[in-house]
Amino acid sequence: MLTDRRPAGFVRLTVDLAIFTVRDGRLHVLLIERGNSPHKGQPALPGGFLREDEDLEKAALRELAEETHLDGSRLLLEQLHTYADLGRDSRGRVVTVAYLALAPDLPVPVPGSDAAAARWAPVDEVLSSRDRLAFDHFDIITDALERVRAMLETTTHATVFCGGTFTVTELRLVYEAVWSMKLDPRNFSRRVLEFLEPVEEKRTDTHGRPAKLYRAGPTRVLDRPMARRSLDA
Amino acid sequence: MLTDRRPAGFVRLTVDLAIFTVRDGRLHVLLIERGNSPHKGQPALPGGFLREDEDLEKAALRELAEETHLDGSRLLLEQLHTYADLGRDSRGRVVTVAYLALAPDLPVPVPGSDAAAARWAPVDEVLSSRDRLAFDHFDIITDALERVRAMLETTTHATVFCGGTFTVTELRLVYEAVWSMKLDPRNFSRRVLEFLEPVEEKRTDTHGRPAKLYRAGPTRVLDRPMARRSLDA
DNA sequence: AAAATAGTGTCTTTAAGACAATATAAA
DNA sequence: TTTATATTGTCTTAAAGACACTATTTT
Repeated sequence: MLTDRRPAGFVRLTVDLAIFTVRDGRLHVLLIERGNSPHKGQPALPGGFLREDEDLEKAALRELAEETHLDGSRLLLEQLHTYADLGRDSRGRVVTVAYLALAPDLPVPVPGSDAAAARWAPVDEVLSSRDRLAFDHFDIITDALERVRAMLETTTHATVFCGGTFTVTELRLVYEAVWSMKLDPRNFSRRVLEFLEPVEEKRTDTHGRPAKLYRAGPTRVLDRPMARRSLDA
Repeated sequence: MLTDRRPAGFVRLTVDLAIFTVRDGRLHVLLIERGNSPHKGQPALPGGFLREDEDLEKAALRELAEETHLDGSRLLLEQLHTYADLGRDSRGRVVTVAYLALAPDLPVPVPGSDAAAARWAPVDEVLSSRDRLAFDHFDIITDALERVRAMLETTTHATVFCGGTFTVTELRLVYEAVWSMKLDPRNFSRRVLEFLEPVEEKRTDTHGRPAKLYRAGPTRVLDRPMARRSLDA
């Protein structure tokens, strides 16, 4: 509750990050364990206060580096939503600008200064255990997931999850993980080859027939959306 | 680097509104003329500082009521983006959360407390005269327009521009105004009748054959996007 | 040769694109 | 009856859905 004499409009501003990756065919989100009060010991999204000399993107990339020791050039960062509900933070009027990031499969993060731990958590597990997240981070992850799913319909950004080069099957597994559905391999392949470029290499370390490798082409935004329709469901 | 003694993260937070309507077949945005410094006398979006006891939506609706004397129940309000670049406001660190609103054709707004004037301005004219808007409101309007155009592809929210009941032609004129293109009447009609409900009335005050009236059905989000393709272009 | 995985052919179905003719009112 | 606007019919074309078979590698 605010009882002081601050002029209207003064708030404390944080930036929180919902960083997604796909590991072992499942969508994961990066969670830290809070090292400080409030919600000490609870899982939360990485984030922190905006500094005087930073814009939002810079703050987001700084937090990202601090929490994951990852250089931001390989990932995709996008502003998600701003959360300002009264009472969302017990310390007073704290507003957060949430960012969404898509990352290729990364090394396990090393906990940073404000975090007692950091780990990749499967999104479905996180969202099926409502009670445990700090602040309104459950809502942020819910909104972020919805945004990621929509991004895969209208853009080629799913390729960011795969890193530099990848096979069509690997890309399909990304879509299947994010959308939680099985896709028809033939129809999927026909569609994504419209925006992929072949690479003169093959995936050698597999069992069966070696797969061709591709990289993302210049297209970022699709003319028409990717079909999001399950085989089974 | 912190150059004053405020704790990290303290900013002043405003809410700005990009309120759109369609009048005379053209998309308009509500602009005020600033009554106070900085940018006194320049056109700007309506908006103002967040108050202690408000969340963002409440502040947006309050600003809307103050500037237009409109009740918010008939319009659609959606958070657009948060702007926090250094130097965007000469008064210091001011961050704004921009909202987007779609409104039916309204009475001419009455200037409120902070505004010397208020008017509906054609969006194309506003965006072709870069220099004149206060703060980064040119960028906000640009982003808002892009969002409105995308909304019309994936949702039925264009009906909000038309008020309660409307003809298919009136709805088509909305799409044509927002997208700046001509659409095929037959194909457009076939598509939108999928989410409209007929009303037992007709438009009587016209010249030619009276048109059937419709209202928006329960669908808000479209399974597949509206085709956004011009006849001429 | 058996197992594992990658890659392709093609028919059907759905919905958009491109047309122009007919219907119903007021003037 | 002329003018103005609304409404509808249908053929063509583009792309998704639904199939199952062939290809290339390792073991």
